[in-house]
Amino acid sequence: MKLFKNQKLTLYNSFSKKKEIFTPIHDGFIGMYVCGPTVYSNVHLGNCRTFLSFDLVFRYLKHLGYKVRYVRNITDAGHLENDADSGEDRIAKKARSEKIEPMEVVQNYTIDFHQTMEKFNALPPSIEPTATGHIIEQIGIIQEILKNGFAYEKNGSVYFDVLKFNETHHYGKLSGRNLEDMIANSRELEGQSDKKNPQDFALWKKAEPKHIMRWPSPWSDGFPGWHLECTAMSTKYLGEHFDIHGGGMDLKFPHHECEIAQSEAFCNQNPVNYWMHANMLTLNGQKMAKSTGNNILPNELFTGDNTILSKPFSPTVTKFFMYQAHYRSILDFSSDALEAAEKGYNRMKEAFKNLNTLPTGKDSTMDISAWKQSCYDAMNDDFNSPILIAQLFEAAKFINSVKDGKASITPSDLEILKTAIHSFVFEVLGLQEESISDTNSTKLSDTVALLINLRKEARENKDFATSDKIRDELTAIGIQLKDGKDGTTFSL
RNA sequence: GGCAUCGUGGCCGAGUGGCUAGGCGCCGGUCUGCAAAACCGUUUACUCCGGUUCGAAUCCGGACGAUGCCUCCA
Repeated sequence: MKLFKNQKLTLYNSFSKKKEIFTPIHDGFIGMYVCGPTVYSNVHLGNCRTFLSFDLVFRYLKHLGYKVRYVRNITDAGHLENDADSGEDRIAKKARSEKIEPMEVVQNYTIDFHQTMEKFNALPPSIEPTATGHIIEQIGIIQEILKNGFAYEKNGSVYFDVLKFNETHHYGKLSGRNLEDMIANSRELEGQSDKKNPQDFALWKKAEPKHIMRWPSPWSDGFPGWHLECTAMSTKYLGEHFDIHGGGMDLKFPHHECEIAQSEAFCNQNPVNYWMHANMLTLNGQKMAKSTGNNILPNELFTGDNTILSKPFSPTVTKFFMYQAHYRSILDFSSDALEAAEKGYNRMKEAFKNLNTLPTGKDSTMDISAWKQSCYDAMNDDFNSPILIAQLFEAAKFINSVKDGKASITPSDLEILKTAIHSFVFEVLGLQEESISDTNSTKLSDTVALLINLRKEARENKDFATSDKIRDELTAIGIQLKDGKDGTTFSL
């Protein structure tokens, strides 16, 4: 029996602006497309939040027993820095400044992206297609859109005719924009654009002579428009109509709006049943962005090599911090918030370690089945990870009480509890225990163990001057001793 | 200017028309040679002004403020 038969998942559809009961097109199967990164520089923490939000979605859907095909693209074709007709593409710019091939830029940052997501213990998508690998498919779609009369060719470029499209379809239905308002508000100083209207967007751009990334097409040597690759790749791997399309909030307009228009112009089919948008991670109250420099890279966070935070933070703690906020809320990043998350996470982790040695009794003083269902209720309610984590803290408190003999649990309930915690912590949240056991850390812990023993002897001899000296000087180095009932442990 | 989202206690951050979020911090307790750690307990709230309602922080209207999008962006 698949879990999804019993668990009623609802999710917020940005298209209808409502929470809806989730029903897949094909029972038991889910097609999900998420817009991936443009690989012209290191992925920053804000980018990571979006992918971690959808990793949670992917993991929970799988946990429920669905067979999920998760497609996330890599944008590796150079797109222009602005909407002007001439200009430089980001990847070519980077290639020139670093004196390498554009494809080396792409390779570099694709690898960086993969390594970073792996550190966060994010699952790889089922298919990770690249824009440059699907030029033929993109050209095919342009031809269809031209044939259907929703695009026009001008000087070797092809543009989507938004006004024409809007006569028979609705452009702006995802973002709530109204074309008349957009036209009224676009008082741009018209240059020498090939576009009929400022709202039109490129399906194919003719490459200027200096443009390095270029492909032949019926119209010119050029490159595809940015919005087109997602239409081409989602259609190819998920079909003309699929279940979930996700991406960052900032892609809602124009990117996702244009995707809908392209699909409808191409096959007269609304492509997506459920649109999901993950909200921004901010720093100093502003959106993290590569261009403004208001961002932090994952590695700067893990190593502590940055001016923003007081200390390094592990990928797991960072992820836990992110999941303590709902994916649709803006989350502000700060040292204080991260430290609070770290302390909470460690406390929870310590409590769960006691699961294996927990004494059992004749009855349970907590309703474990109800608790377990409340975890599902949290996730079923639009992937509400903050509530799930709150429930996990309730379990942690209960476990500590059982350990102290102030509460009890039956053997069968303990099994349910263990399994549920394992499922939610490792499978669903994907919080992985980092095991650093290289030889140096072994030597370090042996050395500290030696000092702990010396201190213990001093204490037994009531030589508190010596014992306190050991403790205080270790503290000064950054090693904290923790005296417990069963001896002394330490933490860095 | 247009579109959208949001405004919760010392901080972070959920949620609901009447009933506990949770985490961190503070404070108190247990433990300790003392402390720290750990564990237990506890405290402060819903931007402002109207309206609907028996009752609203939660619904509606307005004001103020914040953020995102309207150009590449997760």
